[in-house]
This record gives sequence, C-alpha cells and structure tokens, in this order.
Amino acid sequence: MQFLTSEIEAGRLRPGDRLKPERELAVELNVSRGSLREALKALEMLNVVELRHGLGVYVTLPQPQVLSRIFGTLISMQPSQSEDIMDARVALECHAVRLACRNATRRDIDRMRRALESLDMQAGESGSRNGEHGAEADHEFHSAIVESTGNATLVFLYSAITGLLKRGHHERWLSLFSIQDSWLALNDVHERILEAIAARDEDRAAAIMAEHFDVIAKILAKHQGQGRFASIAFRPRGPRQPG
Amino acid sequence: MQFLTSEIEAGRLRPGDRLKPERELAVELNVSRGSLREALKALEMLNVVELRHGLGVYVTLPQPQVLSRIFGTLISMQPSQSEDIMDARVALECHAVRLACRNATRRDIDRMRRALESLDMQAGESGSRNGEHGAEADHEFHSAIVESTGNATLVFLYSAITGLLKRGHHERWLSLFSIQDSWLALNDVHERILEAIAARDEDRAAAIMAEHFDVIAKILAKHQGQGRFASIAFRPRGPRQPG
DNA sequence: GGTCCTTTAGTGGTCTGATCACTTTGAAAC
DNA sequence: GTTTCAAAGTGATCAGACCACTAAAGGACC
Repeated sequence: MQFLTSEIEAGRLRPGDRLKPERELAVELNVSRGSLREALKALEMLNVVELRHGLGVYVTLPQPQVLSRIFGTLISMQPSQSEDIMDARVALECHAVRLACRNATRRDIDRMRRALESLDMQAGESGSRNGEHGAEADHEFHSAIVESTGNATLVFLYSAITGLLKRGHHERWLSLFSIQDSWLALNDVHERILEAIAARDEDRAAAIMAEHFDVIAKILAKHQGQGRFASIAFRPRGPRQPG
Repeated sequence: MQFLTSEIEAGRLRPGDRLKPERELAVELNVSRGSLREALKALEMLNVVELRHGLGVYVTLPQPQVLSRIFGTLISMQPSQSEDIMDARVALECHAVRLACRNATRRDIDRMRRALESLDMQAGESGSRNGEHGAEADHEFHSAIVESTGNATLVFLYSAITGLLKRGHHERWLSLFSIQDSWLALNDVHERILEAIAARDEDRAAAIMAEHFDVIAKILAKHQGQGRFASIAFRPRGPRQPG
C-alpha cells in the first residue's frame, strides 16, 4: 500500500503503466496475494489504479469528476458548512479570472459569450425548469473562465468544489435562479466580467468578480435569511471564538 | 462494497457505529471473507470505516488531514506544473488573508507573530540547515493565516496544496531561504501582512499578500531563471495556444 | 475485600492453495 | 486468407487455517 503510493508520487509509476501480475508482485513485496489485493482494491477505490479482469493492473489518471464523487461521499459524512465551500470557490475564481485575463484565447472568450447568450435566453422565460437551465448556463460561464487559465490544478480544484456545491446544495443554488430580480443583477455583472477579460484588465476583472459574489451573497441573504457565505465585502460572521 | 456505501449514505450506518464481525457479515452478504475484506480495506482507504485489530470495524468521521492526504495523492497525479500548483496557492491565500482579517482571534495573531519571530532568528544565522528552518517558520506563518479563517474547506485545500509543493519541489523551495537578499524582502512583507491583519484592513492585507507572491516569483526568477510562476503581477507565460 | 495477573473468547490480520472467469494469442482446421 | 478453438496469462473468488491484538472474566495473592 505504502509502496505503491510512494512509487506513484515519486513519478516512477505513471498513468497508463501496467503493474506486474498480482502473484509476482506479492512475492516481491513479501506479502500474500490476498493482502496485496486488499491494497490494490483500496487504491482502485481512490481511482489511482484500475484492475482489469484478465488483463492486469493499470495506473490510471484520476478524472476530476471521479474525485468529486469521492469528495461527495466523504464530505457528506461531516458537518460541512456550505459557506466554507463557497468561500473556497470565491478564492479560486477571483484569482482564476486574473489568469484568464492573461491566458484566455479568442476561443475561450467566444465560449464565455455563448454561455452568457444562453443565460440571457433563460432569463426571458420563467418556466418551472427555468432555474435548472439558468444554473447550467451560469456554471458553463464560470467553468469557461477557470478553464481558460490553462491551469490544470485550478481546474481540478474548481471542479471538485463545484461538484460538491451542486450535489450538496442543489436546491438552494437553483433557487437563486428563480428569484426574479437576481437575473438583472447577475447578467449585468457577467457582462462586465467578460468585458474586462476581453480587455485583459485583470484588476478590473477581479474586482467585478468579487462584486459578483457579493451580489449573490446579498440576494441569498435577502431571500432566504440563511443562504449566506462570507464573500469579499459581505460579513455575516463575527470573529471566531478562541479555542 | 456497494452495500456498505449505500447503507452509510442512507444514514442507516452512522459514525461511531460498529459493524458486525467480518465472518458474520461475509455470510450475510454471501461473499467470502476475503472479498469482504477487500471492500472494507477500500472503504478504510477513503476513511469511511476504521478496522481496529481485535475490536471490530467502526464507521468513522473522516478527518480533514486524512482527506487532504488522499486529495494530495490524487492531485499529484494530475499533469500539473509546479507553477500551476503555486498559482492555486496564491488564489487560496489571497482570499484567506481577507477572511483572516475578519475572523482571526488574538490567539491566531499571536501565533503569526511567534512564527515571524522564529523566522527572524533564522535570518540572522546562515548555517547549512538555515533554509530548512526558515521554510518551516515561513510555512507556520502562512498556515496560521489560513487556519485563522476558521474555514475548514480552505484549510483542507491549502494543506493538500502545500503538502504537494513540499513533497514535489522541496529543494527549490528551500533554495529560496538560502538566497541572502530574499530574507530582507520577505521579512518586511511578512511584517506588513501581520500588521494589516491586526488592523483588520483586508484590502491592504490582500494587496500585500499579492505583492508577497510577486516578490517570491521575482527572486526565484532572478536566481534560477526557471523558478517562476504566474503570480498577480508577474507574467512569465504568453497567451495560451488555441487548442 | 481489593488488586493484580492469567486465561480465554472474540475479533481483525495474514497466509496458502485451489478453482473460476475473462482476455489475448497463436496454432489448427477449413 | 479466414475462421475456430485451445492454451496461457491474468484477475476474481473461495475455503480453511493460523497468528496477533483486545477486553473481559476468572482466579491468585495480599
């Protein structure tokens, strides 16, 4: 177990590599095949390794969505604060939008624009599934920004975080897109973010992104009383207690 | 395997509960004890259960540090550049320092101050293990900031990220603390960050933190040519290629 | 009566060896 | 040349045994 993870982290085993047969590996590591299999199955659970029947054991490249599934199971077991998760998202996105200003290609910007157009269309209607589509388009816009950074780590963290938010607080998130006046405010801010990115003005982009999360926080706070998190200018919590 | 996770997610099994003995459970689920153990060990890897020798199998509440270990292993397999990881750190810390301004207690601030004092002491000497101690004190200072936010998710992500940086780029990181003039620049910035946090001035704190990472990036760039990452004002990379 | 030690039952940890199931490969049959 | 099928290599699972650890019951000693 320890052996395999350290081998992988040291880079001696790389995604796609095939491990030696179980029987052989067990002899080398001086453990029984049963014990080795316990470790392999455990690593398979983490998606570090894939056991293919009749073929062998392969080192795999964990996909972000797989990671967020694991995260979901784990965090669903602890008293996670949605505000905490949301704050992590704010942190990632406010910096991501700066990197986007530097690295976004024309294609990236087109993708963001399409997402906003889709969001606009949803805003006109007010059907029952309105929130669903709006949330999707919103997510597409923000994903486009993060992915345009070209930073694999940020993308990875972001997808894990948003996966969590989606699963755990889906209803509350959707409700944001059912509140009438939120559309106007959000769409305006979105447009200005895109504008700033296109102008490669990262200070402005970051400032508007921060403002964006403030707007969300305020809308949620106003309409739900509890749906608040600590974004940049919004401070629902007092100082922590010593301890 | 499927059985246990669904039982847990459904809430029928709760943290602290003890499962039936392996032999008994294996009979009930119609699998051999070996197969059951493979599943249990896999779940143990996710920290969903804990196998206590001589006692039994217990459902556990995952601890953040264990999660971040797993997370770190997974991230380490992503094709990320060290600049990418560093940028994620910048993102987390620049927002964390804002939250620190709101939530840090007197104890938190004392802890930061002690870390800086320790850092000062290291600066005076110039032994061979100087870099080691300096890096440790530096890490303590930054950890204190992130932990003072009271945001479990941020702490979690931060420890995963820094764990990665430490493991994968230890030497380069240490070298920063062996460069003579870096001490002066870094210590000054550290002091000003602490000052801003104590004054609860989050805009200033965030600005100085950003500057801090700029300083690091510039020092590394100057002394190593390659040790650069994209911090807020420092832009080593051109626009991404359309892909 | 109380304290300490030993024993014992219950449990996870590991090992061994066998058998089943899946995949690929290459030889044989056509 | 194509198809068929048998064999080799591999993971999947099983059964049974024994080891190691823990806690509680029981007895020995003070």
